[in-house]
Amino acid sequence: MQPRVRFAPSPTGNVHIGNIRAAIFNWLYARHEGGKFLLRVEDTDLERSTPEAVQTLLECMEWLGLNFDEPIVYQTQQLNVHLAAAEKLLAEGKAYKEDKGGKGECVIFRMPKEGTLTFTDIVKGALKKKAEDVQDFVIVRSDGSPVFHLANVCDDITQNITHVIRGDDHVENTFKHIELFKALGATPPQYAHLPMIVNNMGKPYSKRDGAAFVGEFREQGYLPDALFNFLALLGWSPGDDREIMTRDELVEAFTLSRCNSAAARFDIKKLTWMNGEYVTKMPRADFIAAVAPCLEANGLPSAPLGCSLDALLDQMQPRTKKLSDFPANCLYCFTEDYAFDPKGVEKRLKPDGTIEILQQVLEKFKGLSTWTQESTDVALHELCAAVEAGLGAYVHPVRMAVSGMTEGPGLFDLLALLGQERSCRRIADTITRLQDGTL
RNA sequence: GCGCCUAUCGUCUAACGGUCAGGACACAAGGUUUUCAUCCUUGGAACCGGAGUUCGAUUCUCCGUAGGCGCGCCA
Repeated sequence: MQPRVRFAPSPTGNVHIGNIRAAIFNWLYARHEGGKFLLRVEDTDLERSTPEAVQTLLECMEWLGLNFDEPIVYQTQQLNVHLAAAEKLLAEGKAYKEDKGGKGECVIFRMPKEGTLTFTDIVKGALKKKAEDVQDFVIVRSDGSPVFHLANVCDDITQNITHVIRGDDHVENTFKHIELFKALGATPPQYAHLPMIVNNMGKPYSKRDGAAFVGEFREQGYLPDALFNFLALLGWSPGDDREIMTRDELVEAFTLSRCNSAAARFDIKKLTWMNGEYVTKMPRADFIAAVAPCLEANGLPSAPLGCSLDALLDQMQPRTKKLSDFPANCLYCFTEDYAFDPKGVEKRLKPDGTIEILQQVLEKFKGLSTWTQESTDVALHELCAAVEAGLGAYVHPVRMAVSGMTEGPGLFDLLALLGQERSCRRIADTITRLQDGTL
């Protein structure tokens, strides 16, 4: 039988990293098996389930490439099915009505009272529980609304779900759900319970621990492929030493049986490393498209001051870990309004003799008839040789003078990007500011 | 409290009972580079504890310890 799996989130306006990880595993399983990946929106919480929240959810899924195969099922639209199921259970004596706590009569599902409840979880193996340890539970509230357990199971039945892949905070519920499936005359699906994602304290990963929602990773300049790849490796591995894997490779390699069952800590540093790997390998056109919103968000022009964007990106793309870091890392290429790194000023511009060095360089640079990476390179080497100084004594102050930073592209690449006029002007300005004491 | 689950370097993980316990991130030290990033080399770093089964346990069983989850007219 063709596997049918589903992602069944509540639309709350944010998609948690743990949830989307479950979605990824469902998607990967469906694609690997050639099955169907379905989306069900569990929107029974009417206050939080707004159209905007659903929209956010859909955007996150699209961003990550989690395409689904059938029309979305909205749980609220299944209300009649849920209630009919409850009536059926009532009629067959598998559920009963009771007034628990004086709130009016609710419908309660009858669980087996003796024996052992068992099921085999694809990742956790054989699980069992004494029937006496699982209580009867409410399936329809006294206000007539169905409870999660009933709605969830009914929807899985109507959607013909064959495999339920979800967080292992649901293992205990599974004993209840299986009985519901059986009582409703349906065959329970296979279950695969995924380990939770936890923070560096070993506690469930929450908003307090940093970026916790898909949208936040997106805003911070993480690439969807990188986040997808990273999340796929949390609680699963291909079994060999591969880590950077394409979508196709992941689909090809994915099996539920290779999921492990211990909680996984979320290590943002490794994600950032992986993101850098993806950024570096990104096609230039994609990188440009991805970086454009970052520039705009910082109020910067879409092209650098004195050179082509492409020339700048030749230098910057390999140095970019997160897209959101890009503007700050080469601010000086987009505006004259950039700050000088205080530590760099102390170390590279304050030492005695720096002004003289910059003056020498300025004279030399002004006189260059051609301005290329090679010509500035030659010029500076000549200067150093003439005064028997190390290249570093000249390179570092000049870098600070033209960029305000201690890091970045090689100095001669940097000078070529900025151009002769701008480079010389910045060096002159820096000399002035050093003389004024305004730096 | 009761029940269930989990346990390999700091982190993510690999290892059909027999391996010098492997890889990656992070970290450290070198090399390359004018800086940063890249790249290369090297290094430190783990089987939670105790019994048992076995010729042999990281691996199987039990106990302990620790952590997580569940025990709602929440989902």
